[in-house]
Amino acid sequence: MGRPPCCDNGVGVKKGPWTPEEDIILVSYIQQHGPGNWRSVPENTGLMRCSKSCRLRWTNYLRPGIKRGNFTPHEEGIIIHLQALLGNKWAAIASYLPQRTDNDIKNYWNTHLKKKVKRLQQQQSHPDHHHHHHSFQTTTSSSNAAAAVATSSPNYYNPSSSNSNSSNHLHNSHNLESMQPMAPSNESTTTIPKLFQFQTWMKPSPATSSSSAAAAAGSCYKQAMAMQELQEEQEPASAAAMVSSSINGCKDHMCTVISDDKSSSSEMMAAAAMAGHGETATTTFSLLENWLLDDMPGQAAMSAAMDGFLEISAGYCCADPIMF
DNA sequence: AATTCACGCAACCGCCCAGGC
DNA sequence: TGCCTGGGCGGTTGCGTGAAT
Repeated sequence: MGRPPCCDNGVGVKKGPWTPEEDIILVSYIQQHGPGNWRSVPENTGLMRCSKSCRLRWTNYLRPGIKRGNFTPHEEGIIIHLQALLGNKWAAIASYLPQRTDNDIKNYWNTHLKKKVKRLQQQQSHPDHHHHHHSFQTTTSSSNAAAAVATSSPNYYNPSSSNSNSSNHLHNSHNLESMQPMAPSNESTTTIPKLFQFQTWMKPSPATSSSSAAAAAGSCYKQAMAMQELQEEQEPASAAAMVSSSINGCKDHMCTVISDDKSSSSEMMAAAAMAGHGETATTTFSLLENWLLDDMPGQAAMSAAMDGFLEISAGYCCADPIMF
């Protein structure tokens, strides 16, 4: 007999989709207190949500640095391969894709990749009936094949190793040794609390275009400030690696708001100016501008960091035609 | 134009585990 | 040592949306 759900004892506990107002309350609270001690969140914020719901909303949606949108072929390759190696250990797989949540990966697997792999398996079992497509799918083998390689090659996968976050750890004598879970890294753990000091990460309300633009601009201004501070304090490369996920998330967020709301850049700037501290707004605007134009100092390093990671995975995935 | 169907995704549920007492 | 609690994870559900009929 399992424990009763944490929400059963709550009278009037709200369920269902979160409203922008609830998001703001939650983000504001976490901004002040940091994530953790979820039990106290509904008590202290007045949110009519159970602690689990708050934690899930944060980790799966509100947390900074979450990349939304389509998965790249590289990401697909990573997921397919890690799923073959680790099974449905979505949290472990997500640790290799720090911009994606385990929930996202799980959903993407269930809705896309599972079918894709199944098709490939069918093609493999009936090779005469299908052409050989030149795409990601063609360079990927079935999960069974990947797993077979994984388990037959001691250099490839060492099941005896482990880390604190994941029960499994990948090892590769060539390039996979640099492909380690990123979530528990020192960098991310030191960065995230720092970002919390600055970020107001608000999901824009579709109903209020100008206010959502202002909210987005304000939150991204604060992110830019955090990024600036990090770049001043640390080596650019590590700072870039630290905030890259946050940057991309914010950038996506901004682009979404801009495209959705059709706000002018001046409106965004004005909103950001109101949200931030005036004396540094100009500096940060240029950061923001450059960033939106993909020309920010450090952005290249950030992109390179992520690309490097993906290239590792790509090389890892594509170098051997049997694999990907 | 109305209805049905399929799909994607956010959120919930139930279980497990670790830490505190 | 055993119980309790909070946090985490994987599986599943249900709703919204767009495509198809």
